[in-house]
Parts: sequence; C-alpha cells; structure tokens
Amino acid sequence: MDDSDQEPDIDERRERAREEVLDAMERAAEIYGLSRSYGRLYGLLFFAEEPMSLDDLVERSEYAKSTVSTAMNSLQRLHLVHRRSIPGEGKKAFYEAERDFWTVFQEFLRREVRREVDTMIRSLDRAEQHLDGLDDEQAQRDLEKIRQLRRMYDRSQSLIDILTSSSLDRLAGLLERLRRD
Amino acid sequence: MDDSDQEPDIDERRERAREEVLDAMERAAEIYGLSRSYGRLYGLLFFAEEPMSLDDLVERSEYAKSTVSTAMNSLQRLHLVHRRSIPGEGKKAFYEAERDFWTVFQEFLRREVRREVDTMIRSLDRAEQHLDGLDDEQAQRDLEKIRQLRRMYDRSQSLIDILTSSSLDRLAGLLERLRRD
DNA sequence: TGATATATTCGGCATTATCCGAATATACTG
DNA sequence: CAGTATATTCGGATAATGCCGAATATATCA
Repeated sequence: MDDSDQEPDIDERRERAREEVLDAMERAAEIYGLSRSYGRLYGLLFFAEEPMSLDDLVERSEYAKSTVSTAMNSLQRLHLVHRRSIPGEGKKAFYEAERDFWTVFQEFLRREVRREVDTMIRSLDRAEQHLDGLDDEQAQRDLEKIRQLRRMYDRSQSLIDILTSSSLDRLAGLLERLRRD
Repeated sequence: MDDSDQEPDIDERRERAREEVLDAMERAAEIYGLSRSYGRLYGLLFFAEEPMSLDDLVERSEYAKSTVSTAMNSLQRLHLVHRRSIPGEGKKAFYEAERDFWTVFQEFLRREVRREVDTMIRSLDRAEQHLDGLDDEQAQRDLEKIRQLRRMYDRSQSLIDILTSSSLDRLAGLLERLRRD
C-alpha cells in the first residue's frame, strides 16, 4: 500500500500549498510590472529540487515552448533565474531560481536604475549648457530647477553605488543601528 | 525692441533645454513601467513656477483632457504630483510636481511594496499550514523553502519600515559611515 | 436650488503586449 | 559533416493599454 492509500490528501495538500504560493508570486510579478506568467514560471523553479529544462517548464506550466523560452530570457536579464548547462546533457539548458531577492534588487539597480540615472544626468548637463549664461529670468529659474534635480541625481548615484556593493546582512546591521539611534 | 529682437535665440535655447529634460523624463517613465505621457506631464509640472490646472496641462501637453485627468490621478497615487485647490478658484484643481524622489520612493514602498509583502507573507503562512505535520519528504522540502522565503520577507518588512521612516539625509549619512567602515 | 464651471467616466479606435504553433537556427554527438 | 535534440525567432490571433471626444457627474456660487 502506497502513500496515497494511507494518507489520501497528502498530494492534494502539497498541491494546495504550492498553488497558494504560485498565486502570490503571480500577483507579485504584476505589482512589479511583469506579466503573471513570469511569476508562475519563477514559482515552479522556486519549488524545484533540481534545475529544470525548458521542456520540464513547458510540461509543468502548460505554456508553449516559445513562451517559456522568451520568459526565461527576460527572467535571466532580471537575474531572477540562472541558466546552467549540465555536462553530458548537450545543448540542453537548465534553469534555477535565484532565491535571494536582495541580489536581484541589486542587479536591477546596477543595470536599469543606474543606466536611467546616467542618461538623466547627461540630459541635465546638456540642458544646463543650453541655458548657461542666458540673460533671462525664466531661463535662470529653469536652470535652478535643473541644478537641484542634478544634485538629487548625484546623491542617488552614490546611494546606488553603496547599495550595490553591500551585502544585505551588512546593510541590515547598519540599519538596525539607525533604528536604535 | 524686445528680448527676441535683441537675442533671438533665447526662447529657442530655453525651449531646447526643457525639451531635453522632458525627453529624459519620458524615458525614465518608461524604465519604471509608466507610459511616456506620464513622464512628459510630470516634466511640465516640474518646470512650472506655479501649480497648473488641468486645462493648463491640456494646453501645454496637447493631450485630451480625459487623458490628462486619468494621468493626474495615477501620478497622484504614486505621489509624483500633488493636487491642490486654490481659494476662490472653485472646484478647479491645481497640480504641482513632487521634486523629492526620495519621498516618492518611500511612498511606493509604503503603498505598493508593503502591500505585496504583506499578502505574500499571508500566503506563505497559509501554505505552511497546509504542509505542517505532513509526513512526506517532498512536503518537508517545500516547507523548508517556504520558511526560508518567509524569513526573507520578514527581513524585508523591517527594512521597509526603517526606510519609510528615515529622511534621505539621515540615511545618506548612515550609508556614508557604512562606506568608510 | 439652478446655473455654471470643472472633473470623471465611458465606448471606441489604434497601438502594443502576450501567447501560440510552425519554421528556422544552433549546438552537440557519432 | 550529417543527424538529432534543443532553442530561438517569426507571423498571426487575442487581449490589454493608451488615447480620444462625447456624455455624465460633481462641486461651487449666485
């Protein structure tokens, strides 16, 4: 007699538990501007004991292979999943979930935010050059606003530099100190 | 003889400078998952000396009033703009840009992220209940993963609490210390 | 309350995003 | 290098979003 005879609802309860978390991950994906399918695919990898292949994911998710393929590429760019190859498995790609969201966030800062900040700063500098030396009240007021924004972006830049080079533990300890102060 | 005779390109240079910044703001909006129009509308407010009415914004942006109206509501929810009424102006609403992105970020943490974290934690707890006491290897492994995630979300929660209650200056000072350590 | 100025909502059209299956490209193996 | 297993790309169907103008709702003031 096997498990399911002995305790007929084990599988169902396990299934329910996972489904609960997968749903939450779909919602989370939505909040951060990703499509729900990404949340579900991430969740499947999150619960996997071993890296999953594209075909594994296709089977479990019931999405088309093309869908899973592009999703994996996006999730990889976001550092939410990692791609590995396994010796002896040929071209086959395997994916696993990154479970430490802090490093995911750090990578987002490094790649997306940092790039936004840099291009904004370049634009602000160009705008400043256009206005510099203009004998015009309106121009002076614009200039002041632009410089203020530029200062804020400078501070953001250093903040990003610090955040992307600190472990979460280090940061958490420091913030703990802040709370007590 | 007026300004434009004396220095014919003042207006154009001012225009160019603003357009440079507005473009950058449209790109930034895109990066953070908003539509470009939001970036432009925010930019118009950013440069305004005084609060602007819906009709002002319609005129300057050349979007339809309905578009501007819904955009203002969204930007308001994100705390990127503030709505004010002006005594003696009746029902008319006036908008101004929030120039401190740190408070914008704080509000986003408070409203969106905090909510995501809370519902995820609730889901994780429900999932844990489903699995608790199950005599099943797979269930135990799932349980361990869920608990690990739960611990991470707990830490996130306190991090959010701290971040949403500290001024940028305070935080920046602290992080400066971190850098030197 | 009625008149007026303003804001919001709604249906529709155009654009974009998602997802699919088929076709193509790519990497590995013998 | 041919053959095979795998991944990616592409065109098309469907759903979602952005934007509009007209219709409706709401707030203020006489």
